[in-house]
Amino acid sequence: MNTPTPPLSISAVERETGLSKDVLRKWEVRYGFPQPLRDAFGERIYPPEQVNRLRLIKRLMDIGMRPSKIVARTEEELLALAASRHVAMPPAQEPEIETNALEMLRRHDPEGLRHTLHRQLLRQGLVRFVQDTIAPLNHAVGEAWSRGELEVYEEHLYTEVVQSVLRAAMTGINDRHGRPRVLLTTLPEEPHGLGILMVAALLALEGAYCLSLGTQTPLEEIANAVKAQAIDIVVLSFSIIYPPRRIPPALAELRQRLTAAVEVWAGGAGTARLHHAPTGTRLLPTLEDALAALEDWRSAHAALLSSEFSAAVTSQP
Amino acid sequence: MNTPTPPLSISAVERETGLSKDVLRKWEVRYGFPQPLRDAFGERIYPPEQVNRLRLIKRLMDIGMRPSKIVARTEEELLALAASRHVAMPPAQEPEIETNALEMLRRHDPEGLRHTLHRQLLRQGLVRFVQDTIAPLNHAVGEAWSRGELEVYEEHLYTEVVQSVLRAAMTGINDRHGRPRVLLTTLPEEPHGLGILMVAALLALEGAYCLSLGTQTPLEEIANAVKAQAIDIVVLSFSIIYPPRRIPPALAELRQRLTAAVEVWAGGAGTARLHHAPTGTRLLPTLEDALAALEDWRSAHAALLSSEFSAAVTSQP
DNA sequence: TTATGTATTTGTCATGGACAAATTGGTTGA
DNA sequence: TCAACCAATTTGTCCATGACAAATACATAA
Repeated sequence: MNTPTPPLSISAVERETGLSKDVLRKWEVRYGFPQPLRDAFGERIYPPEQVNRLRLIKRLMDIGMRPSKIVARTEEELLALAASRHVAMPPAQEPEIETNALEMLRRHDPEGLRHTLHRQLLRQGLVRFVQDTIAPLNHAVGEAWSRGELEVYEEHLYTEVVQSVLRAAMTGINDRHGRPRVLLTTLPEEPHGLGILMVAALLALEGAYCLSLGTQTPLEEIANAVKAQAIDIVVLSFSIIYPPRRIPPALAELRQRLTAAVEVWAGGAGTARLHHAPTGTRLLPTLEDALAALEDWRSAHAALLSSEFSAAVTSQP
Repeated sequence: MNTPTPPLSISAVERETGLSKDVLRKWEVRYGFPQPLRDAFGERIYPPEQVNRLRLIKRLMDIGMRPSKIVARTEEELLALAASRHVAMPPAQEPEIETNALEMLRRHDPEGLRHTLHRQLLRQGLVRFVQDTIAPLNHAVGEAWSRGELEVYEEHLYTEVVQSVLRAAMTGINDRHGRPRVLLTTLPEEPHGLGILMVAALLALEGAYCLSLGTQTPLEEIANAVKAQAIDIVVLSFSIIYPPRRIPPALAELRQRLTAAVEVWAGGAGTARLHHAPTGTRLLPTLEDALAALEDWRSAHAALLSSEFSAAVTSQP
């Protein structure tokens, strides 16, 4: 059916696996893998099997394994490792909706998934839907993906469906005069935008004004937007694929670029492994934390808000 | 107000400007710019002014200028160049909605923009809205951005608003039994997803089944999805920022990975500058081309579709 | 057990050279 | 005048190797 997959150049492999060229070359020397062939001009070309194995390695590294322990392993060993990570949940405990959704994804039935989710949304209401359905489902999808049970495109599909359901649900509930004014986005290396959508849904429902910039906004532009939009809180989302070591410096840098009055929150699975947030920033490993943080902000600013309000009222003729 | 922006490392500059480390180092040698300072370890650190100038240069390169002509220029010269690109349209000719929308963006009024667009959508209907409002508006926004009149984040904001309006309009019109079955996405280096959304709206309205994988799907995964979803047509979108030289090889590679029965279409502003499509692929520089291509596909497959239909009918007991 | 210090691992950066692919500009012929 | 061709130049990407800070693992003392 398909033409056999052709070998890839080093930059193609960087794109497909997310491993930088430097890393690919270093591993070759240090661990003896990958071992790309060379083309007529001496440049590395990676056969598809090696690219697959690299993908697998990347997945395992994303869940905390170290290169020295896995890069030199055979594909079988890697698969075994990936499988052993999965602690099966008793089927009775795994919510039915979750099993159903994964099943639909595997059966390539995006429309069915959309309908199921939409029905669930109507049943539960937006808050519980986000917290009790989408969040665990995200986790389950991420887990399944890291075990190699889902293709990348199936994950894309999942994202699209959830996004369309959530966006549809959110239309109209965002109050442009709501406070606080929250800016949500991700940094340039983070393409996953589901997290910000979920948080936006929760916060908007609580009366905050949520402004999403989508994904991959440069720091400087975030700072510009904060200034122009009179933002109170910036929420960044980091998925599991974001290099954890880069999160604190990135947060610190953003922190430094903003006035002290603007809060910086970081959420998403990528922040769960972090111990300390840089000073002046706040970690929100779970969605509950986001709501709690909103509470805190409100009580801290209660006096200010009401004085602002009375000022606005008294200034009216 | 803000802490003065700190100098950036080479990888931070790569992230912020989209210029690779290799390119940054080579320009330093070849053109004498940038001229980063060095930190205590001898590593390059780029002052914010140089990063800004690099952004400006990148913009000019995206519209076709060559490094040797611009990299060594002063910021003033660059700004003059950028300004001179703008051939002012007689205000009378520029549709009011366009001026309004740009104005709202500059005034940082996303909600106003959303309302205006939504009203316009109801007035025009989806097809004309996409073709006559969103498409020229996209162009105007892109132009304004390339002249430096819009910030990156303002463009993000624009994208978010248009996306939410289009997605809302599309709910329910996608028929899962429609033909052809169209897969829409972008390649890994292309983050702009508006194009596929616009095409999806048009095609779905014409009765095609549109499956969007969102942005940045690896080639291999596109091939997987095509197989699993019994796709008839793959539509890729390339914005102006995608390196034009990489489009033909990418299309050719995708073409090679799919069976001949699956068509490959490429649309978006990035394809306008291309002369020839690789054999077996089709270029759709404008939205009209997409509709025309759909017509062509339908007439080419008319016989097949009806025989398929009758087969399905007769196979029913 | 918890701290603390040392060793190792690992990603990123630097340098400088090579070259293919793309672009430019000039020349020739219809 | 235009198109097609060729040579010179430009430009991005790749290679090899070495260096080193930061992160992590490990062992030892409190």
